[in-house]
Amino acid sequence: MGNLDGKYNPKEFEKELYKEWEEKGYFKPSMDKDKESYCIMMPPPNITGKLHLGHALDDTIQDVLIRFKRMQGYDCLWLPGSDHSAISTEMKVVQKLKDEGKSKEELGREKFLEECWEWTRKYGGIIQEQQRRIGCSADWDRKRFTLDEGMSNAVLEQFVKLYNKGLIYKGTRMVNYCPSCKTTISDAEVEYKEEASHLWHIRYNIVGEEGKYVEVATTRPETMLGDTAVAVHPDDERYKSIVGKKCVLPIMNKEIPIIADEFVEKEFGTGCVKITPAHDMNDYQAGLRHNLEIIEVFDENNKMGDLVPELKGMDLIEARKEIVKKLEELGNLVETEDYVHNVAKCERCKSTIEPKISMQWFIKMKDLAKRAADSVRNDEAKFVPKRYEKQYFNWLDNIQDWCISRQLWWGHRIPVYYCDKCKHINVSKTKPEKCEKCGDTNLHQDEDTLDTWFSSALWPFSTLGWPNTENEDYKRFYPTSVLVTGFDIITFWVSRMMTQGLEFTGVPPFKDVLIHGIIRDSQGRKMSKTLGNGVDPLEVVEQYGADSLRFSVLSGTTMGNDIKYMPEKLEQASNFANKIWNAAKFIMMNLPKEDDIKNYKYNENSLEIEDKWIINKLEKLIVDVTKNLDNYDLGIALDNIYSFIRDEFCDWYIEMSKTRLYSENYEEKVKVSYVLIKVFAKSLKLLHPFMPFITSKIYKEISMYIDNKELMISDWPECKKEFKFEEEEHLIEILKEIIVEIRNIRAKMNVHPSKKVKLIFVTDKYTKQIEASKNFIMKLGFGSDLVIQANKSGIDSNAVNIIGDGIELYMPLEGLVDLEEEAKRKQEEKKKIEFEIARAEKMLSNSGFINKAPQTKIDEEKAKLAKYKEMLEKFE
RNA sequence: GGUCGUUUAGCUCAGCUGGGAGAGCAUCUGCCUUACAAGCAGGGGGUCAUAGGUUCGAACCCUAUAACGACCACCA
Repeated sequence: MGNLDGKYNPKEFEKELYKEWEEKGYFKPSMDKDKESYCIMMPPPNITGKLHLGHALDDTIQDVLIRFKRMQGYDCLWLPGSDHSAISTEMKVVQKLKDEGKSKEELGREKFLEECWEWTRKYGGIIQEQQRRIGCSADWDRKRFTLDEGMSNAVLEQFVKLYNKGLIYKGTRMVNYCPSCKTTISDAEVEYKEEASHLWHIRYNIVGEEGKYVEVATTRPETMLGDTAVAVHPDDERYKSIVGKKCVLPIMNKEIPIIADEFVEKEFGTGCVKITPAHDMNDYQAGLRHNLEIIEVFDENNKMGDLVPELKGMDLIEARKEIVKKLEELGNLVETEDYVHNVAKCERCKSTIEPKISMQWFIKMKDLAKRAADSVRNDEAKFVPKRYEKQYFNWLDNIQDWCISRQLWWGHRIPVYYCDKCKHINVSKTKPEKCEKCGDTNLHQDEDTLDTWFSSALWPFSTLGWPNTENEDYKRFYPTSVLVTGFDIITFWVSRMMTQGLEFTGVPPFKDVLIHGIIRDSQGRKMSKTLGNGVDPLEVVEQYGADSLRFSVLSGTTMGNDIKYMPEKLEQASNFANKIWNAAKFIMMNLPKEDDIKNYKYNENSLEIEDKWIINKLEKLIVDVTKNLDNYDLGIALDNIYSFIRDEFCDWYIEMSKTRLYSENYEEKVKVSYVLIKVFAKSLKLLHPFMPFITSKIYKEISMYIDNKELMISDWPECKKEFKFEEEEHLIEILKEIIVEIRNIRAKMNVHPSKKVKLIFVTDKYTKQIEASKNFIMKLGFGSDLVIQANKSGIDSNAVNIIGDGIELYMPLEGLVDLEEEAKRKQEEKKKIEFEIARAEKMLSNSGFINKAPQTKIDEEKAKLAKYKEMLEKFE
């Protein structure tokens, strides 16, 4: 037994085992042509991140799938990597420079990028080390980074192709601008926060009608300088008469039209809204509809522009105060109402987002999105659980063009070169020598970089060498098998991979999309830095071991649902691991000579009923676990194995095996050891994807009896279609109950376990099963005498008598079914169903019935027929 | 406002296409039994959110309601 001495202590072997796996190259695909391929692309974590529980969950799920498929004989690739995460990395580096008293502008673009690379080299690899600690069997040699050469090439290729196809365009749009990050951000990066503010009611006098005015309500009086209209709802009776007239914009003293537009809500505020197309999304849209002038109030630094000279250069807050003051002086301020509203905030830096009009690069999404949605509608790719498809469709069906330019430096620079002379836009992967239009050699590149998700969208194939589609990896592993990720990025990652994958490779980049929930703390809150409720997976590994961590995030969970993090689960997991450890120790301790087991000729006829029972249970377990893994029901699969090993194998089978193991009969000892080893080995195989370390460690000690292989690369147990020992299984289940009953009676009557029990089965049936049970019960030391007695009237079938130094028990055998009778009963039931089917079919083929009966009746009959047919199928 | 989800034991949650109400933890009782006290054996504990409906039969299907949560849109 050697290596299994002492207590279960994962620290002693986890790191070592991992190193061994990696060195032996077990994580790498064999590229064996005879094997079917299976591939998962690891969602690339941000280089700025540390491994948190969410990653641990995501990675564990993937690792379970990869290990399972690898054992099943697939040629598996799990490709890891990391994402350059433009905004968050740039922010970190800017912060670092700030701490050193420098700024990115001072440094200049090139130096700044060097700093970023330096940062990446320093911190970018940490997370991979952490993934190794939790056992991820990814092929680290194929690791990719979204900014590395190959991936950058893919990004440029993608941009140029999309541009040439007319799918990328430059345009003026209203975008979210973060004044602090100084870049455009996507809608997905905006979060809304409630803020207390005011609603200012302002009077705009109507031109030519002395004393008449409209009253608008606004939360942003400082933008009024850029108003180009006032809008009311077309059906609003109050204002019908003034639509088409003009009013005077206070302070600016400018006449602006009063227009009618359906987007105005009659009930809100005064029902009149000022239109400032330059500084509000809705107003911008309304402005387009009504051909309004766009007047920007702020300059490029987000200070007041020169519309009103004395306000120039003020920031928003100051300007707001000044304008409110002015309005008050002019008598145009009607009311200041307290008001709480949602304000758009930057997800990263929390500063208030300013909607801004600017020139940006966009991708036309409508057609791409339709294709991506159709692909899922046609089942070319499917979501698990299916309900997330709705979220996906909802996004794609209401898609807006995708703004891909960012005013950042860290990222893929847009491959657009403007001609200084003729302003022509040259789009090319490398800088052209001269303008393709006028031939001038003075070209300058667009300053902006691409949205991080632009490169992430290519992840499933750029990692495999695309655009070179002739390389082995791409040919073998694309499209990938499954994408595992959280529901929070279905919209901006999954949907974009689908659109780009379909556009560039013609197929969906993965067959299945497995969506899991997020891990919350024990109070159900999201884990976050600000709350300080995060759990460091590495600390957990340090304390409980990686296997326990993996167990704790998967056991009792369902795909797509959130998981509450319960530290108690770690106790459960490590207790379970300890149990397995001790079971292994016990088995090894009592083993007969090695060769005797190896040479044992397996003969199922010579097995005892309890052997047959555990074998039957095991065969069923194999089928269940395999099926559940195939359906991505990882939590259920794990719990299947857990209860088999703990409740059936350890608590019952090992206990039952003891009398034979300790007996003088050597042949019996070999036989039971053989079964112990075989059953144990197979359950370790089933458990391996979930708890790779302890299972491998133990398997090393017993593999000589099985296949002489390392567990990681051994074969998944074969799924049997038929179970041979159903009868024995059923019998043992009943005997287990009887034994429990005997224990209870003994305890109740205070009879010491060493005292003998005379057991009398009271039954009016005498079947061969009872004969078999006799040996079994005797073996467990419960009955010194076992008597089978017909159920004569007058005998209390539950009687308990004290006799001599022991007790005499009469046990009813109610659970024991006569198999012949059972079969007969089943036959009759089947006949009944068949009769019902025949009846329904006759009804439905009767033209009289079909023509005269109401449709509901007919449908009812049809439903019944279907139901019975289904029952019949189930029956068989 | 739109979409979706959740509601099952004291706690955290399973329960796959309708037929037995379950697990872990907690609690109580009895055990240091030669693999394991990180253990063993047993017990208690549930109107499956509520109200209707479909069905021979509902935690599961349908309708409505309530509470909580998520996402999307919007909030002048």
